[in-house]
Amino acid sequence: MASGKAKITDVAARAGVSIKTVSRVMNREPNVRADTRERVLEATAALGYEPNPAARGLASRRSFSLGLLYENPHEFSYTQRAFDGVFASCTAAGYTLLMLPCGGEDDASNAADSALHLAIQARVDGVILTAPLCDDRRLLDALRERDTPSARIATATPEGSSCTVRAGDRDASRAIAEHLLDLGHQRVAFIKGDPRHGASNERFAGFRQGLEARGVPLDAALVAEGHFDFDSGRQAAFGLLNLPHRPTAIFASNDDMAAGAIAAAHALGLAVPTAVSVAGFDDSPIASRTWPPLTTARQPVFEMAAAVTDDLIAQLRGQFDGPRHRLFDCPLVLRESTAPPASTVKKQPSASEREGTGRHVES
Amino acid sequence: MASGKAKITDVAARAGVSIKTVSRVMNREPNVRADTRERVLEATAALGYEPNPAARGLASRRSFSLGLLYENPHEFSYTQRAFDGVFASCTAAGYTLLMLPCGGEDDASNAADSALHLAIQARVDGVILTAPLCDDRRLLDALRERDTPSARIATATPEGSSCTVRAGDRDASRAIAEHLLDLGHQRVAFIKGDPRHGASNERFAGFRQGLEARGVPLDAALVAEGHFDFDSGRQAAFGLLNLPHRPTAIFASNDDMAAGAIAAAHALGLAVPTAVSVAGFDDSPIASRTWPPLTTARQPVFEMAAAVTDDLIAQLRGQFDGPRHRLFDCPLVLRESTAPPASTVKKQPSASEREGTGRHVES
DNA sequence: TAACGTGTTGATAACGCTGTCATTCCAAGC
DNA sequence: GCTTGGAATGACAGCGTTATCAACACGTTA
Repeated sequence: MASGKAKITDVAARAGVSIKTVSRVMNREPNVRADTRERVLEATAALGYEPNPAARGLASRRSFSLGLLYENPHEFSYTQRAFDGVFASCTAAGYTLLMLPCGGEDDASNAADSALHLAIQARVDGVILTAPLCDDRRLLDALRERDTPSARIATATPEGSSCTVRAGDRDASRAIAEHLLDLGHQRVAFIKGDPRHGASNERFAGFRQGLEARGVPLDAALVAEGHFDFDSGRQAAFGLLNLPHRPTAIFASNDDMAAGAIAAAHALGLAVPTAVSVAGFDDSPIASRTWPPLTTARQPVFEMAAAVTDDLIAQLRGQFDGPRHRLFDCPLVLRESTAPPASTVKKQPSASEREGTGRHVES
Repeated sequence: MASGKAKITDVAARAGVSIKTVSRVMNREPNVRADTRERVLEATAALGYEPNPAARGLASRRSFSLGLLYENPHEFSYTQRAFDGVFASCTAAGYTLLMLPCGGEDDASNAADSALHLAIQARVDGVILTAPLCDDRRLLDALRERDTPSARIATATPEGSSCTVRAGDRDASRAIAEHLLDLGHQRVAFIKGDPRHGASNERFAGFRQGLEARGVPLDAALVAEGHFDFDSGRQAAFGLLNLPHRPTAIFASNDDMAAGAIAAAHALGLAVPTAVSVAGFDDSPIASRTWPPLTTARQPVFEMAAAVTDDLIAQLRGQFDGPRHRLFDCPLVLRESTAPPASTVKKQPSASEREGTGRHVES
C-alpha cells in the first residue's frame, strides 16, 4: 500500500542491493539467492513498486503487449458498442486503448481492486469506467488519490470531478410505460434491473412516473426483481404470468430480460403480443432478433462512449474547464412485441398522443 | 513503404534538421517553418518512420493510452469469448492486451492495411488474428516481413509458420446433419456462411458428408447463401420455406442465421420444430435465447483463444519448436428446435441438454 | 596450492524520445 | 547601421529500465 511512484532505485536502496538485482527479481531471472530475492520482494511490497512499462519496453525492445486483431461487422452488444465508440475517439486523438476487464461475479470490492491494479500497472493516462464500476466509491477515491483522470459511462451520480455521460433512462422509461398504457393496458408489470446499476433506479422511477401521469396506481405485485440478464427476466416473467390476475403487458428494464419474458410467454403458451405485450430497453441486438421483435428504447451507446472519451482526452490535454456531464436521449423504437390488450377494441394511438422524447419507429 | 525500424535520428539526418525539430513535427507543435515541416514529413514517409511509443512515454511521462474498465458477467458473444480467453492468458503471462479493430464492411485489403498499421504503430510483440483476417495472405506476408509473430484463430489454413487453432467444424457439422437425418428428415436445407471464413467451407463439407453417410443426395435447391448474420439467415430461410416443395429442416451454419431462420418460420406461421426443424452452429448466446432454443454445436471459443495465446507467448519467450496447430472438438448441443418431421411417428429426441421449462409451442 | 568453474552481484552504457534552455535567424523600429 | 524581440532551431540532459560484461565468492579439481 504505497504511492505507486517508487522506482527501481528506491527499491534497490531499501533492499541494500543494486538495481540490476532488483531487475532480476522482477523479471524472475535465475541466479538470485533466495534471501536476496526475499529482501527485494519485501522492499517492492513496502514501497508499492510497479515497474514502469515504458522504460522496460525501451530498454528491452519489447512491448509486453499483444495485439488482438479482429474484424466483426456483425457484433453489436452493449460492451461492444461502447468499446467501438471509445476506440473511435482514441484513434482519432492518437491514443491507444487498453481493455481492463474486471472480475465478474465476485463482489464489487474485488472488481474495484483488480480495476485499480490494472490501471496502475499499465500506467494509463486515464480510465473510462462503465456501470456499475463507475459508481464504486472506493475505486473513484483511489483513482483520485493517484491523480488518474476518469470518465464514467452510465453513472448513477452525474456529478463530481470526472466527466460523465448517461442516457435519459427515466424519460424514455416513462415514455414506454405511457405507450403501453395508451394501448389500453391496465395491468402493466415491471421487471427491475441489477440494483448496482444506476440505470435500474432511473428506469423504475420513469415507469412509476408514467403510471402516475396516466392515473394508474402502482401494483406492487406486478413489480419483479431482475438482474439485467436473460434468465432472471424469464424467471421474473414466469412469476408474473402465473399470477391469478396476470398482467397484460410486461415492461422489462432491458432487452435481454425482455427476451427472457418472451421466452416465458412462449413456454406458457401465451402469444406475444396477442395475449401479452412485452417491451424492453436499450435496443440491443437481441431486440431485433426475438420473435416478435421488441418494442424498446434506443440507447445511443456508441455516441455516448465516444463523446465522454473526447471529454476525457480534452481533459488530459489540459483543455479542461470543469467536468462535463452529458445526457443522451433514448428514442422509442416501436416494433411488434406490443399491441392493445386482447379484450380491448383495437386502436392505434394517434400522432398527437405521442409526446416526450423523439420517437423512432421501425418498419 | 519502408522497414518500420527507422528512428528519429535517421529522419533528422535525412531531412537535414535536428531530432528536436523532427519531434516537433511529429507532435504537431507550433513554431516550425512550413517548408521545414514539409521536409521532415517527406523524410518520415520515405523511411516509414513511426515513433517508438515506449521511448515517447518514458521521456514524456505519458502513456498515450487509456484504459477501458468494464465488468460484464453477462456478455457472451463470439468476439467477447475470444477476447476473454486471450486476455486470461495475457494476464497470466504478464502481457498487456491491445485491441485493434479493423474496418468492417470495407474490402478486405483495407482491413489488412489498417491491421498492419495498428500493429506496427503500437509495436506489439505479436498479434492474434481472428477470421477472416487470419487468412489474408497480404497481411500474413507483411507480418512475416516485419518478423512480427502471430497466432491465428479459426483459420482455414492450419499450417505455415504461425501457431493456429480451429474448431472441428467439419465433424461437428456432419454430426448435426446426421442428427437431423436420423430424426427422419429427408429434405434438409443448408444455409452457408460468409465465404471469406474458412469455417464456412468446412461446415458445408461436413453437411455433405453427413448426407452421404446416410445415403441422401444433395439437392442444390436446398442450399442457400448467407453471411453469418441474422438478416441473411432470415432471408435465406424465407427463400427456402417458400419453395414449392419446402424442406422440413434447416441447418444454418451459425446460430445468428439460425435465429433468423426461426424468425422467418414464425413470420410464415410455421411452428418450430413442429413444422420445420432448425439447427445452428457455435452455441453462442443467441442459441439459448431464441424460441425454441437452438440445437447447435458448441464451439469452445474461450479455450481455443486461451490455448493459442499461450502458444504465441511461448514462442515470444523463445520456447518454440515449430508452430503448433490445435484442433478443438465441438460437442453437439441438443435443444428444442429440432424434432422429427410432422409426417413421422412422433418420438422424443434424447436431449443431452435441455433449456427452458415449457413445452408448449406457439400456435 | 593454484587453477578452474559456477553461482551471484554490480557498474555502466545504452534504449529513442521529449523537456529545458540556449542559440540563431530575421524582420521591424530606431 | 544597430538594436530588439519573437519565431525557429538545436544541444544536451534526462526519463527508468534492461543488457553487457566485469567482478567477486565459493567449492571443486588438477
